[in-house]
Amino acid sequence: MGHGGTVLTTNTATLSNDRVAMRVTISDMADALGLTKSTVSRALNGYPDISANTRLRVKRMAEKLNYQPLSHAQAIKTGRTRSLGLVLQLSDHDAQRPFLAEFLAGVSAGASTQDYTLTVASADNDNHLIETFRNLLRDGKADGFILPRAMVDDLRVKMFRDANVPFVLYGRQDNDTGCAWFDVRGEDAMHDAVMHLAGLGHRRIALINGGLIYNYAGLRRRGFLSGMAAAGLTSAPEFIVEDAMTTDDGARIGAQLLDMPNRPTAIVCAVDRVALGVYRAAAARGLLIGSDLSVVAYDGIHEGAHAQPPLTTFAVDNREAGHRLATLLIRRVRGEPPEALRETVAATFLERGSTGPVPREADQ
Amino acid sequence: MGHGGTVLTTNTATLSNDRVAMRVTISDMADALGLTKSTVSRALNGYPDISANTRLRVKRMAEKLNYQPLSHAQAIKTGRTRSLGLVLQLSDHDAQRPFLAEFLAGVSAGASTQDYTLTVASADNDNHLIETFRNLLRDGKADGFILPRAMVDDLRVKMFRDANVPFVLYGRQDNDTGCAWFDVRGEDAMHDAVMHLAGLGHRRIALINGGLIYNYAGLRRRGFLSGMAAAGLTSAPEFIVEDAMTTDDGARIGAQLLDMPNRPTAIVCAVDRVALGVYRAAAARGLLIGSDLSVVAYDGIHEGAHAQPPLTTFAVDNREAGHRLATLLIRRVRGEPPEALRETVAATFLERGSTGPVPREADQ
DNA sequence: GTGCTTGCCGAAACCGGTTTCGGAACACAA
DNA sequence: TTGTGTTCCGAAACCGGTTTCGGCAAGCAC
Repeated sequence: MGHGGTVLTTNTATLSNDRVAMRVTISDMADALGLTKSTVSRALNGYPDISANTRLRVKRMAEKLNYQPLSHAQAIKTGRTRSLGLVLQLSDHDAQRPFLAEFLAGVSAGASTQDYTLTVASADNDNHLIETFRNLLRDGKADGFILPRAMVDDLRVKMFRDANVPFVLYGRQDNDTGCAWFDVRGEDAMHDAVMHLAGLGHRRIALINGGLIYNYAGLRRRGFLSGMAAAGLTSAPEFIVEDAMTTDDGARIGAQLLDMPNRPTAIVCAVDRVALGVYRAAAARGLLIGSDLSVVAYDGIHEGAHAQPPLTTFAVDNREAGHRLATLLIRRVRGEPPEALRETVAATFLERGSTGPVPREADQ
Repeated sequence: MGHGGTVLTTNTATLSNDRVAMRVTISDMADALGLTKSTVSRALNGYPDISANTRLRVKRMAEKLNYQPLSHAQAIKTGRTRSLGLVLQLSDHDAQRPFLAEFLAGVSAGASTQDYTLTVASADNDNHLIETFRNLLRDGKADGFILPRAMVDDLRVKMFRDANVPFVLYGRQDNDTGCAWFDVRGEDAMHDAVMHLAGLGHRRIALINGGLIYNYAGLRRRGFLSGMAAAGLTSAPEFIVEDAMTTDDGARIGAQLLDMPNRPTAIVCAVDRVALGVYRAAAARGLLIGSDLSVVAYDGIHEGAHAQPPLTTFAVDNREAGHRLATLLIRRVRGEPPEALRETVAATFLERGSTGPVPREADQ
């Protein structure tokens, strides 16, 4: 019998006749080929004791019947579910919020190209985080994890390194043993931001750096400093402020910087939202962004493009990042060594309206 | 043998000794109890042919050993994975972005209380959407789906209703057969918004409604109209503008309304972001929000609280919504009829700075 | 004591895969 | 011809559960 009567629903707009279109199993494959299911299985999994000829026949038939092994059926023997794990940490304030949709879309798209799926969980504190990871692992809900927002002192990395669980970071890590990652080179962006401003004649350039618990902050500070050095400028310590994450932080610190006797003519922000706070501080002081004060930031959030003036920034493609992270993690799960799984890309500079030549009166 | 040598890692901070802490299986349970695994299984699943006594023993032992059946092992027989599906539609512009983190946190939290997990996928167009749903179903990656953003003419509802796949809507549906849902009563919010404004003396009240493809738009319009009626006011047709979703839309339509010869003294926006656009239009015309022009909106986005003046709005708790949706879907998956699974809650009114008494000169 | 339920559990098949093991078929050398 | 490898596949066990089926023992009526 088998699927003699099954109507092809492949290209209709419906989901199925009854609940789920009758799946084709490995036994169906075996029957159709006149082989046993063990042979079919080994053929598909690349065992060497299968002749090239039958391997080809099997693969063709799989194509034809659109056979796809049931991941949780294989999981019961292999332990792997073809599923990637992602745990959202709510303690992240609203930091990752705007990125999330794009990022998730990228991850799930990357996963699905290799027939993996994405399992999402959330945790609101560190204890809950550990428990969540453990449950997902124990129940085989994830073969490995994507760890967004690499931190300087990252509990997750410690755990997974010890437990030998596959993972990949969004961000980097100083102690890099066992770490695979994808990251955008924020340090290069900060460097280039300074060079851009210096090219416009700015000499008094300040940095408002991001959250110090995150690994990126150190990198971006170094990038800023190397840019200053490359431009032949000295950076006053009071012109470097750390640990700003929100628009309110930006407004507060921006005010502080702009009220200095010898205020900066340009401010580099490690985070777009902070730059929008600087906008507020500038507006409150009657300073025109783009002429009285130049601002360059980093992230490429939507609001930046609609600010007045539009924010000059280094944009990050979070969709792409998610996509790369997914494929890296899959390779990691399949056994590639972490050292081979490290990628970084440059951010894209978007020159918009918030930067301009240094104002006359501030010129030297 | 068994687990004699297993170290209890339960309350240490590590994940496990080697990869995954040795799971306790149903056979371990059977051995420990002197029963067969079939008995253990039936005891846990509430079969009537197990004595109350043994059922209790089994459950106690499960508690003691922290036994939790492997979901994908049961899935191979039962077809259910204890996993909820959520497909993000990217065509939704950036509409759902700010909500997403909170929403996901709620869903996954709700799911995990019942030992369910959340599988997230994404699709960028309708064809891809159908294919994504079908793959998830075919491979048993989800037992049912949460459908965010109910639309007036909702393809997903049609498909799942026909295919008899469990689903639950975030939002409602006119043709409600087979539909379970959770929703916030936006219509009541619009009604109350009008009443609030009318109480402040406003008579010329406009509505900028949201995206017409979504089901909520009709509801909110009706709520606005019923509020106007209840306040004894008549609503001029030119004071009702539909289909605004973005801040830019708000700025454009706001300008249009404010340039009318007999402009509205208050504007109700179905969406917070649109209200922020109205802020821009008002600022460009030198109108002070909260005195020259009152604005009430809906959603409770973060930016609204930080706008100048802070936006008066009806806040939606998306985390809670996600949580409720998850539990509703689980009940649906377990067989409860959809009609019994419908919940709505009220939005919370946040009176902030964007509303005030009608200005004198506009008074009648 | 016999017969018939009823309550309760074990035995075994099953789900859809993977993996080990053994042996048939063939080639080749002695 | 026999012996010795290879090559390649089938048979069967297994993974961790669920579910059907059958039967033992106790209870009850007669």
